[in-house]
Amino acid sequence: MSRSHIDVSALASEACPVSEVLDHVSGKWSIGILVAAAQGPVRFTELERSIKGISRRMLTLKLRKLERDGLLVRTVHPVVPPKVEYTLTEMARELHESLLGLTDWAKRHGTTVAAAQAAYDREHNR
Amino acid sequence: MSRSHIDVSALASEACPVSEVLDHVSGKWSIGILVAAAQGPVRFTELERSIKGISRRMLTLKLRKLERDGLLVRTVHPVVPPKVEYTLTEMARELHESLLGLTDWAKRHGTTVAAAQAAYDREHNR
DNA sequence: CTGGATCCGCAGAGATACTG
DNA sequence: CAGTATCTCTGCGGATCCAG
Repeated sequence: MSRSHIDVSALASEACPVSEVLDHVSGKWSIGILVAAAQGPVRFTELERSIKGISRRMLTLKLRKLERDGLLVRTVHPVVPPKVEYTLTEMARELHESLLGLTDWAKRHGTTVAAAQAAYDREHNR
Repeated sequence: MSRSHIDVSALASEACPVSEVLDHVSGKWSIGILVAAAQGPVRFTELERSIKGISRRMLTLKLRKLERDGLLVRTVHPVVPPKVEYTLTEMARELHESLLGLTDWAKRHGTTVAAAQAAYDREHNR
């Protein structure tokens, strides 16, 4: 079949889980949380401080979402003051590996992208 | 130095291009477009049909964005009716490779994630 | 065929204050 | 320390109409 018959339907629809991965990974913060938690068990406040700019609300929401997706394990230590640690599951660690491919790409082409944007703007705006 | 001093600041802030990659890749449609265009030059209408559910507006916006980022090349053929083709740049093709890692992960763990969500919901809502 | 322009609703995300 | 509860604002994204 010729390349006119590209079938992305399986990608964009429910059939293919690709879009859903991005749903987990997408959003401003999920990736940051994943990467931060990849180093080992992390406490709530550590995350809050590490990920500059995130609000408590967003951190909580994203944490819950990742936990629900089975990417994060939430461990509550029954002590005072409260101590909660978040750890990546094995599955999430694999995801983190794949993510590394993206971060690597970003490092290699970050400046090129910026340049492309500048060029585009120069050509279209003024 | 203990792992208390995780520094994701360089990731969440402007310094690290990781967040920005996700900015390009994130959003409901960018990935789909990238994957669809990876097979070769694609026309606007082909994309519109391939990516089920996308609106014309969104397709245009995302296309512009990807073009601006230097990931897509837009070629206008001066004929009637108009014919425009979109092609991935070399840079984008590399990105597409990395994306494959993600899609692979998704295929391997898609069901597991779904199960985790179901379990989580059972335990919390019911 | 390939868009641009406009209107509008909704979810994501920030700020702030309160609690076990 | 680790959240929860509101309240609000912004921007994404859909629908529709217009145009080269």
